[in-house]
Amino acid sequence: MPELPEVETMVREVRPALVGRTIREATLSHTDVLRGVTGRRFLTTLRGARVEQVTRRAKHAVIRFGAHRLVVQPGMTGSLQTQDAPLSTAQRRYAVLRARLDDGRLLIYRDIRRIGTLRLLDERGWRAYEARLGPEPLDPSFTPAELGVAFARTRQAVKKALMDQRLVVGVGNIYANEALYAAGIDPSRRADRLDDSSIERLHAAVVRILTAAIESEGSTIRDYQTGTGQPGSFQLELKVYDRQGEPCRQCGTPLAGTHAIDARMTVFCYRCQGRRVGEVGEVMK
DNA sequence: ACGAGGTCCTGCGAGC
DNA sequence: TGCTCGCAGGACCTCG
Repeated sequence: MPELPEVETMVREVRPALVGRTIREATLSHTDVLRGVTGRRFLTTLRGARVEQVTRRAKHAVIRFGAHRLVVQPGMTGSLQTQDAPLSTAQRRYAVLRARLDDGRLLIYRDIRRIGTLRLLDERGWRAYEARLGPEPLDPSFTPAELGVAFARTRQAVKKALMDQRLVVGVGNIYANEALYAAGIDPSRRADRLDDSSIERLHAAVVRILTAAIESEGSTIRDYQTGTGQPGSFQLELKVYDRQGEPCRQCGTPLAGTHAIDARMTVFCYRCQGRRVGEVGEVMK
């Protein structure tokens, strides 16, 4: 599931193939991924557009051309890729957006479950959209103090707060689990009640893990592919995600799994993360 | 204002 | 073996 490292990876990989290129032709297999724009207007705007910039903001890939930005939010199974060769039948099946470039290459947005979204925003729309997003965790200006201020705004469990894109962007379920484990923090603790030392550890863990995951081109659990269609490799370094019931790599205690926080799978170690039994809902093995 | 829970969408694995 | 069912979940929405 593309979080910050996965989106950063695909953006870095498609950028060289896209910048300076003009889109000659574009087609959509489904329009249910579009938000705030009709298929007709979306395709009309893309045709003839010259790509000026390809960047990442939060978990979005942002392709800028002239007055517009194509904002790609890959959701669970989306990825942005460029292709030299014609698409195989299997590739074609999930290629939601196909855009032919002026050098003959193909830009595709591939998405199996289509939880992902495509937006076409003008300058004003983009400013409004971006205003709702929190700070970038890998920006040098992102400090433990800033994280603390963000956390003070919510009474939610720290895991949910960490995934709240208004407080800090880019962290989804995988890296929230990993960062909390690395920092030794109980995921169910209220974000606004963490002490300074915990916030510092969590801040450091988020930065370190996201950076390492980018170096490994992201985590491929099931569907994620990089901008060249390859899997990432950070899944090999995950300590807790998808490991419920398996031994903690630090102390050997079987890792616990629960859906008690925000109905999403939380995996943690009772011993290393100091969880108080029964504080939040039922815990599964 | 905040939090809980439903919704989208498809593939896959568990269970019968 | 073949089917059904529930789960995976990021962001957004409605309801209480």
